[in-house]
Amino acid sequence: MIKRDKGVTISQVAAEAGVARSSVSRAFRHPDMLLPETVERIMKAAEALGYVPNHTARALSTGRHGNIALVVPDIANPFFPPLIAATQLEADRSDFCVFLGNTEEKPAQEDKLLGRFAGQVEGLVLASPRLSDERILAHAAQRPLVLINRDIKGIPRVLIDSGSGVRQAAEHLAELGHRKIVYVNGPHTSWSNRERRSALRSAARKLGLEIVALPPIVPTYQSGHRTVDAILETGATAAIAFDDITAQGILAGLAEYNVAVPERFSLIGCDDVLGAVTYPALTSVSNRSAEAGRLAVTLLMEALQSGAIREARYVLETHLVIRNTTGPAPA
Amino acid sequence: MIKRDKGVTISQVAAEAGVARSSVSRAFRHPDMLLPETVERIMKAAEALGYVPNHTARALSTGRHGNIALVVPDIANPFFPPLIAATQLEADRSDFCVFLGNTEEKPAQEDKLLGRFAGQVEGLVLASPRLSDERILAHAAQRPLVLINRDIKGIPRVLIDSGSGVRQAAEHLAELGHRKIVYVNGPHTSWSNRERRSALRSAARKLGLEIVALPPIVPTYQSGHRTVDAILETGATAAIAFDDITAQGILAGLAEYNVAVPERFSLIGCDDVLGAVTYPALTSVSNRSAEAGRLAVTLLMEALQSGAIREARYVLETHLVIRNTTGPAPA
DNA sequence: ACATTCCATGCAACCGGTTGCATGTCAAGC
DNA sequence: GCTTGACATGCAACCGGTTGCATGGAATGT
Repeated sequence: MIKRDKGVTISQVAAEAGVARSSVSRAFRHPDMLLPETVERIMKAAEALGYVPNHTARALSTGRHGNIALVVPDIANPFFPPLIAATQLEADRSDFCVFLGNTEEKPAQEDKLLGRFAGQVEGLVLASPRLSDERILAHAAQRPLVLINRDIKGIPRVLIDSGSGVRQAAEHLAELGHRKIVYVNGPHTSWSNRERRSALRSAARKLGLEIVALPPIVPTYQSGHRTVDAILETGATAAIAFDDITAQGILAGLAEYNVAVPERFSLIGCDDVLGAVTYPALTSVSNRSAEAGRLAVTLLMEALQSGAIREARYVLETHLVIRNTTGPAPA
Repeated sequence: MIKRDKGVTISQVAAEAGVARSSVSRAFRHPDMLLPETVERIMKAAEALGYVPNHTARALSTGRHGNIALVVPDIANPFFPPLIAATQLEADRSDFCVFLGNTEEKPAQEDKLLGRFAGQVEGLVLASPRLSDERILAHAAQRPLVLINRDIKGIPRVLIDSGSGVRQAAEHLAELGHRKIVYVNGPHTSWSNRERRSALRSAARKLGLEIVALPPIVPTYQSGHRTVDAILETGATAAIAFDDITAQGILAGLAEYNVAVPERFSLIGCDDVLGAVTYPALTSVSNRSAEAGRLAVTLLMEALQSGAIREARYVLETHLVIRNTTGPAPA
């Protein structure tokens, strides 16, 4: 059986070192206020007793917890892990801990988690939130909040502009001779989805392409797989999917119908999270999720430093990565 | 510019409701101690002021933070996201928040994060830790800790027994006529790796197979890719890789050498995280990471409830999932 | 030698809740 | 009608730090 140590407090260190509690506190927080020899004596006592400052107590009296929360809709979506890792690494540089919230694409869960985190974080990063503007603004009123892939005025935000990549995708398909293209919508509350769809629509207008948009879906392999019937019914020769995971499901579905890719049908994903691992390797729009995570934390830290929320809107451009799921339109 | 509300405190609610601070506290924590009408009056006042109990203050006086930390070596490794999601979901059922730590496979980072979390969590879950037994025991002495895929006596642990699946893999290869098999080691501090290697060794002995083990590597696509030369030099006809990510890198490397899989070489991964997305679809040993995460949290919550650490060692069996990267040994 | 300034340290209040114990009230019991 | 007990509520200490202000001794100035 393992015995648990109970915490050593500042008072015990003070007694051991023969000073007041405040001096111990200062030895750790503002050593320059004390004589070097006093600091040393206190440190030695602290060391001997194995003293570690109590984070909670400090947070209570200073109001600074040294924590932030990161909320994502779906950890299992490979778009997010690099973003999470980057967020964490950046937070770590400022000695912050990161709470992670996974909302399973559910706005209610998102709201609930935000409430739970509220009391113990200094700031929040919301990645691809599915929550309403109204609720997000309400949370932003409580404490600093930075958005990723959601464009709400007044709230600092980092936007991965998949529009630029999607435009390139449309041009690429047009050059290959495709005339009718399906867009497989993602979640209707997703900013990225709206962005992709409208970029596609406007590019299509310029290029003289016809776009057929399919109803919104939750972006999963299964959902993608299920849309294949609808895609083929349209008679289009190419599709752009909301993301790579959906595209992967579509690819599998097409294979089951023996629709050769790219000979009979071209397919493009978004987020480029699968690298070259599908077969055929998926043509996709690049993502910059790690950069977005890093930048979001930087903005948040700035806000915490300055105490003021600076209106900011950073846009990260993307591009098309051409692989093997796109080819000339069938004759 | 957004204005930040400052918190409403228990004292303000007390004043508003015309009661003592303690009554407000009780109205929230032990409503049965108060007259129903008093509770109602307090609740109404709280509601009106928008009072939310301060998590930090509560944690300070009760010593219960309602937080746990989950530490993983690499979020980007698809083995972990399902585990993380399950952990979180299970923690959520007990109204706990989850800190996430990503250690990038570095023991030092792991140690540092554990220290940072220490003050503000009630318990820890360490998934596939790369830290020394000694350090882990030291952390376990501070507060409840549950291990996943690490077998240290005295600490509750959940082990995914890839041994059972690896044995099946060896049998499968033996049946296909392979006689010499490469094992591509993962991190040498990984319990799973030792488990897989020794399961393979003992199965090989029984089946009369020859095993060649390659030096330990950090399990990434790139590392796998780099081992291909060494694999081919052995003259083996099949390989079992520490995990699917490594296997995926190997698969790519083999393709570059025009080594046909499975015609000229058979390959098996572990953790089954890629589903059928590689080409050819990877034969792999199943994983039960989500179950492991869920179970670990359950154990942790039990420990927190009872206040005692129950020695426990749960083993989850695995099996071989046969797909298309394994075939008869070349003549 | 005395007034002034400076600075290291201590004192005590405070952060926002929680909880053991004291108090006061009211109803039941004798 | 007075004691007893139950019970609702208040008081105040406490959790473990932080920090503005007070204090006192040494260094500086005249």
